Amino acid sequence: MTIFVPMKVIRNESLPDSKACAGSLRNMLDALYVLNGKWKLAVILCLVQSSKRFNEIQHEITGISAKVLAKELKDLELNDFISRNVYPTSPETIIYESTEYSRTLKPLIAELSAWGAQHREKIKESMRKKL
Amino acid sequence: MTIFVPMKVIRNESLPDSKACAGSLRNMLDALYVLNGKWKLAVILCLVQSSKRFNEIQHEITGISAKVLAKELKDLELNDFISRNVYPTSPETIIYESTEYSRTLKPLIAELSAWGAQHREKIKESMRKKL
DNA sequence: GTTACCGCTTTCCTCCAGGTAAGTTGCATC
DNA sequence: GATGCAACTTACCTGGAGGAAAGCGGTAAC
Repeated sequence: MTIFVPMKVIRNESLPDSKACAGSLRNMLDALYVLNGKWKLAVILCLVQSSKRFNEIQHEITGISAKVLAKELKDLELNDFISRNVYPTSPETIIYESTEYSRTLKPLIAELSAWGAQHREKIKESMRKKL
Repeated sequence: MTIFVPMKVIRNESLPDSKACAGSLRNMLDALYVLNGKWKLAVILCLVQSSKRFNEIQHEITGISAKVLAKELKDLELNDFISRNVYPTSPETIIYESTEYSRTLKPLIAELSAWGAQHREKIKESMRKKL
């Protein structure tokens, strides 16, 4: 099979799918901008499953430090992904809870998780072949 | 509405959904590990749309530098997300192309892009309210 | 009154993703 | 033979993400 490759590729800015591509590209970059960092989605997932306290979250997400978790929680609250509820028990009980809006991320999280699972399988497979 | 919050929350390790949660958490973290960085998914999206040359990619993904793009491309090739094809024209033509495997990311990319679009709308909305 | 827990905060430090700018190699065109 | 492009590479630098560890203010149990 021979493939002819033109010497000069004309940059066709007006291609319709080029515009569509640029659009979804921008959308993706916007999404990645809010969901940046190692832990943001993990915290959201954790709280979408059920409301929790600080220590419980830290315990569940192995590896996250108190400092980082505190920062992420503040950030997520500012962006309306979670709410921080203080109950007047003694001592005060603080429960973090996912908002309606964070639940719009459910399909994305499901997709990510599914892909991650399948990817791990693929890696394991390729490891076996190498041995 | 009064909510009674128990003073001590017993950490129930044996809850079934706690395990399921830990599972999808791990899956997600695995996925995020391979897809890390600002540009990886953007490059994949770009190449899933159509095969392209180095300069075309750099032109389409505004803001990415030659150095970073080169690094990402190497990385993505190593992980079997794209292939680098050299055609013996003169001078050589190099075309990057998405692999079968990278196309397994299509639903994820679609989800991300859709969410990003909807998120931008939400932000614009809340901006209008503030003014 | 001392010890422990909860929900953080503070300090300090390290690492590296990623940006800038300039250089390089091999053609090819003028 | 000078200029230019394509595809990178190299060298240098910086911000900020994120880790480790200790501290802190209030409460409460012993």
